[in-house]
Amino acid sequence: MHEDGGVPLRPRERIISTARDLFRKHGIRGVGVDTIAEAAGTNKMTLYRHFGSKDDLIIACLRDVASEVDEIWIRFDREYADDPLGELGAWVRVGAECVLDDGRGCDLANAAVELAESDHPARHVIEEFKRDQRNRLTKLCRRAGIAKADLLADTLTLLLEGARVSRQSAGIEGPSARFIAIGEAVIAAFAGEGQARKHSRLSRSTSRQGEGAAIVSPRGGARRVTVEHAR
Amino acid sequence: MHEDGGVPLRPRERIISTARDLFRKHGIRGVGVDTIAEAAGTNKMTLYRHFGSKDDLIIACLRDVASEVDEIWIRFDREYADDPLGELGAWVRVGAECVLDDGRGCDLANAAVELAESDHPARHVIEEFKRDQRNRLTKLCRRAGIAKADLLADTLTLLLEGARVSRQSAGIEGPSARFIAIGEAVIAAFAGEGQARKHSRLSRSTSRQGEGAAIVSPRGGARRVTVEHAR
DNA sequence: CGATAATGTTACAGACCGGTCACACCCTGT
DNA sequence: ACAGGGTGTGACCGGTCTGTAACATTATCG
Repeated sequence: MHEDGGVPLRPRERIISTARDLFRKHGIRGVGVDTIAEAAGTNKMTLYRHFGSKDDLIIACLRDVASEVDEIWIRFDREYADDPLGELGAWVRVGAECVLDDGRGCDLANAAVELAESDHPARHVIEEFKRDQRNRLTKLCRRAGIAKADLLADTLTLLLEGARVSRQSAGIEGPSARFIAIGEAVIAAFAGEGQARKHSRLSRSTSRQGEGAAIVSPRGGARRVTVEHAR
Repeated sequence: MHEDGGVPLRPRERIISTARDLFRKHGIRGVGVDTIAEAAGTNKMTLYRHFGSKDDLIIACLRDVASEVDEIWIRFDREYADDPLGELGAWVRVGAECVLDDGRGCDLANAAVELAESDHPARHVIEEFKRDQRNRLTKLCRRAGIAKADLLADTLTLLLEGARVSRQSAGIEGPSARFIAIGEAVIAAFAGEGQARKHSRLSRSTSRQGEGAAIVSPRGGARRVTVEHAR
């Protein structure tokens, strides 16, 4: 710790990194500034010289998380520039990694749970982040030629958000374990429905889903499904 | 407050009820026992005579929530005894009500986020509750003749859990607003897939989904959808 | 009524919290 | 060598937290 590739980090970076770690492990309200400063190899005074208050530090941490997620998006948009359906699959897989990871969900969502006060300054960061994620995912779905792009984006968002929170309360063997299979099945269903289907390269998916996907036939290949509408 | 149908509640019940309310509003760590006692019209000493510690009170509150949910299940299982698909639809609608409500998600899930310590005594209650919910929903799906009952149950679980947590971070206009439409579409897709389909009475649904559902045709009636499997 | 249990009141302990002050230190650039 | 900015140290403030002690008061019920 306290350095990044041999280059020793300055107090500010160390504090943010340490705070993110401790907030994640023990919850924002479960760790004090003194503990953070000490764990970061510095002291409370220096912490308060960089961040005027604990709330400021919280906000800085959340922004830090958000910017890391943004970088992933930028990298993905470049790597899958001409394969939006492949990018959608990658989104599911990286989401699944987040679900596993250390089992402590999304830092931003957790912060929203913990900082219940509706006027807490950190809520701006959280809401802006979630709005941004939604827009990005919707645009990706649109680029992938999905007819109901916004509906697929919201479905995937709910599934991932649910997987990450369920992982915390229902354990690693709980419903969140099926996230990949469910996510890929939903994408396939939406991609198959519209008349669009420009690039149907989802087959590039490296998914090892031993688990049969919902609507999708477990034996592979195309298949027809009859659905009755409820009204 | 402090009474239930004219019958004045005893301190113990008042404390639990008040604590549930305040925990929900401000988070478990965001409210102290003194505040709870006073808001319940009693004092800290009486609180500690009924609950040996704050953790004990937390556990009692979570059990109280869990037992209320159980009662809903029991009522539903009776009301929809011969219409499991209808019960599934009702499950979605009551879930949507929970999403709206006050926008503070599931108390049990929130507690899991806030009480990060893996050995916290309340975690037993949370995990048992979530396991129970999963089993109940899976059994209901099976009774409804769904082929992949457990997969539908987990999908719906993730969607609801996601909707409730997303509501807190992305607001009421966020992805959670589509929960009903998505949930009903998923149920329809799963119900349509299997060869079973004993009672296809989902049409009883009172859904006013102005929003077109994913796989389901917006114009109603039966419709065919071709799905390609990804592998 | 009288005994007993449940509840209310006040004060306090001990720990921890976020945040500040004054001052010493050290490193860097000139 | 010097100056100045970033940093470390320890003490401290006022507040809040969980939890307890001792005692007064009120309900309950035979």
